[in-house]
Amino acid sequence: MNAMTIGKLATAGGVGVETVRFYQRRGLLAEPDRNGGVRRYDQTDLTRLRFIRTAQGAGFTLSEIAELLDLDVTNERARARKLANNRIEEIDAKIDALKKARQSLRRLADECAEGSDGRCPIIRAFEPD
Amino acid sequence: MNAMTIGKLATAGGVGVETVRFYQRRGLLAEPDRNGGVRRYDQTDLTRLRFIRTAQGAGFTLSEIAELLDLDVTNERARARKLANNRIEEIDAKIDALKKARQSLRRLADECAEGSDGRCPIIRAFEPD
DNA sequence: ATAGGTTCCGTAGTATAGTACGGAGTCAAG
DNA sequence: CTTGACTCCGTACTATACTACGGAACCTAT
Repeated sequence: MNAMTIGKLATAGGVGVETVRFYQRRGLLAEPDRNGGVRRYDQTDLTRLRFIRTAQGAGFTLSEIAELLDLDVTNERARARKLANNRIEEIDAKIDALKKARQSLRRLADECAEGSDGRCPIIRAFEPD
Repeated sequence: MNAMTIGKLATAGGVGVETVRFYQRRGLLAEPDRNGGVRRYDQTDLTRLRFIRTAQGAGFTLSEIAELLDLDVTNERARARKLANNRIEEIDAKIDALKKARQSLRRLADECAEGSDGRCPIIRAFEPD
């Protein structure tokens, strides 16, 4: 699966071509030489692209991802650990918040059941008990 | 705690004054009459503001929140239930993704332990095993 | 009653993360 | 060796959610 064009890379990474180019402008992805013709990308680029998406899913901003990529190259453990641990804390908080939100939504869906005859107080469903 | 000014309301809601005004422009919060003087806000406004923030935490956009608030008034259960259930699914997916991300970060933090002498492969820490 | 902090209001700017466009160049199948 | 799809590049535009600014009006504590 070597030597993809930008379109293949984008598809394989689940993004659009313009997004790949945007990441290149941001310095997140390299721009291989176009030896006379069109740029070709390989597995390494795809791995990197997928990393970017996964890290985004973990809540990192593109700037932070740029830093992570840099740390990866320079092998700066202390900083990397710090970023990771910071984010773990934030992720735990976020998971907690989402669980609470889920509760509220469950309550909303249950109490607003079709056929129930009282009010359907959406705002109240989000109030802490 | 009745009859707050916009500043008190904002503080109580954990946002800035400008944010309150922004929500008013978006139609998410009412703008009480300023009877000659300055607008005064009460507990209802605060509850609503807090609802907005909580719903945001649940992943709703301001537009969706506007819709929820509208549904709350018009008591449209079916639609409200649908929104709630949609979001519950998304929340479950998100929680799952965050747990996976947490795993990766844990791995990153562990493998990049100070004193370890190998590489500190940040990208690899995010690769699916 | 006056000084200093708020509020009011419209308009404008910011950050993040893309998404779109258009014309020229390049590639690959028939 | 043509034709249609894809790539290149710079620039511009979009959406979301704020955040800032400035001058006039208002409110409150001394």
